[in-house]
Amino acid sequence: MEVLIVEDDVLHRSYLNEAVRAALPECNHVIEAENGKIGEKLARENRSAHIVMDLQMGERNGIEAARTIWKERPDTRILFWSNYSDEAYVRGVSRIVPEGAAYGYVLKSASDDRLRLALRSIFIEAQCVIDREVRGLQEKSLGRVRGFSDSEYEILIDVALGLTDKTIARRRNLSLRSVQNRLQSLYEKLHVYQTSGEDEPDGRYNLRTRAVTVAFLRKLLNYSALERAEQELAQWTAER
Amino acid sequence: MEVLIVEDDVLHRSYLNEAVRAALPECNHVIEAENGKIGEKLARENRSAHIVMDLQMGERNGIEAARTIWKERPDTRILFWSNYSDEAYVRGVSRIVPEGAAYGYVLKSASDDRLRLALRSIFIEAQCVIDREVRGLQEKSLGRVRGFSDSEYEILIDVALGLTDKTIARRRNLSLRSVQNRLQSLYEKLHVYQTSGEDEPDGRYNLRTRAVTVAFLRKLLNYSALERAEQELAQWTAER
DNA sequence: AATCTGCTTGCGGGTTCCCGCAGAATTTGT
DNA sequence: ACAAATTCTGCGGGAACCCGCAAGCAGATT
Repeated sequence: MEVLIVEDDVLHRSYLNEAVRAALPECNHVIEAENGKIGEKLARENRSAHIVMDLQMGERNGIEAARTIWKERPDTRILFWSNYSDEAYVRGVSRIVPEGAAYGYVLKSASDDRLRLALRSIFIEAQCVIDREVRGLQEKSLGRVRGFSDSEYEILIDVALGLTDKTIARRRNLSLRSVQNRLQSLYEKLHVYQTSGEDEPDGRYNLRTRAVTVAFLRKLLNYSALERAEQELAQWTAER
Repeated sequence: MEVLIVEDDVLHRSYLNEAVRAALPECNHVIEAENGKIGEKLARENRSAHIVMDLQMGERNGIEAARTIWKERPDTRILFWSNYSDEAYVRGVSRIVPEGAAYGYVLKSASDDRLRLALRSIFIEAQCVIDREVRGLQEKSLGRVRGFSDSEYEILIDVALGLTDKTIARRRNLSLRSVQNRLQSLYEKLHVYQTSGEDEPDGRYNLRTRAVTVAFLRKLLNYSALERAEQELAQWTAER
């Protein structure tokens, strides 16, 4: 059995290496990659079936890398090991996981034991392991408990990219007014109307930009999500 | 001599602890804090004169913490130790460093030797040490080599916060038109006009929102900068 | 079948944004 | 100190935004 580690921080990488060896005596090879790009390459060359992957790396982030790896071999088992549980990450991951694939999402702040258990569950038992905190987010965002529907999220991204209402309508095949409707419900859910309703009811905010910022502060969006969206946009632009 | 370490990642913290002890034999006490809030508290209690500080922590980020610490004792020597050299961070730091204070900015990717040298230079010799990469950014952003002036940066932040032109004008004591002028130069510098000038010259972008996104992708803005700005805004709102 | 709920679309208007133009105010250079 | 360069400001208009109102069209509920 062989495990591939994709992680850009030196200390975390060697810590992971040790943790993997300790948790999986049946593992005789551990390979390391220092960013997503190299990770993809090594995974392809070694037909890796077991991967521990950091999100948020310089050269190419974990979600991108995981997507191409899963596209080539959907039964690859991947454990995401991340510092944060931003909704943007959680959404990003659950967007790309293939049907029936075994994967996990563990925070770096988890104990050695939690990490060990996750490694064994995923790589040996083919079970999914999602950290409690992350789990909460996942249900909230997908199960729609005061969360955002997929279509709203789509619009949010387009707005964040800086597209015009008209352009969004073209891209998503909607009428202008529908886009604006979705926008309104976004504004409501993000509580963008007046700050804390005190004295002046003036239009202090540019709703559109404000919505993006609030989404950012609430971690509905983050850098890597934007990066990804930007690339998809470029691709769409090229096609038409 | 005593050194305070403020860093939220366990591995990095213990690595730093070791590095400090190795580089500074004259140091007999090493204290650790796991976030900016605790860091401030410990610094106050122990009247720490030597601090190694991470940027980007959960509870309160390094810039915030450093600011309040420097406000209380401006001669404190602080070494910032960060993963990234975002312009937003560099700007944030050089905004708050007091006259004549000794400080440093070293990337986590630097070698053990670089870190050791920086520790000795700052804590013993009271010299400033700025990593090459960071240095480049600093000059570019402050010395205005194709960079942004402070006033433009100010406007950029206000726009990113989602303020209206009118509100920005009030806040910065400018006329409406002046704000819009600054905005125009921002748009130019961020190359927000049409994507790659091909066929359709249509208004694909909402300039305002697009500018914010581009600034984000270029790391002129980042989460902690926004967070900070949001708090300043709240304060300004409270005052009037 | 009838009602309800939710999503979509068109119309119309008030507001804000984006920006060219041109004169006033300020800074800079020599 | 005088001119040049830059920045600030008001005016005006076209475009994009935000959104209430109302009509169409699913699918689910009774």
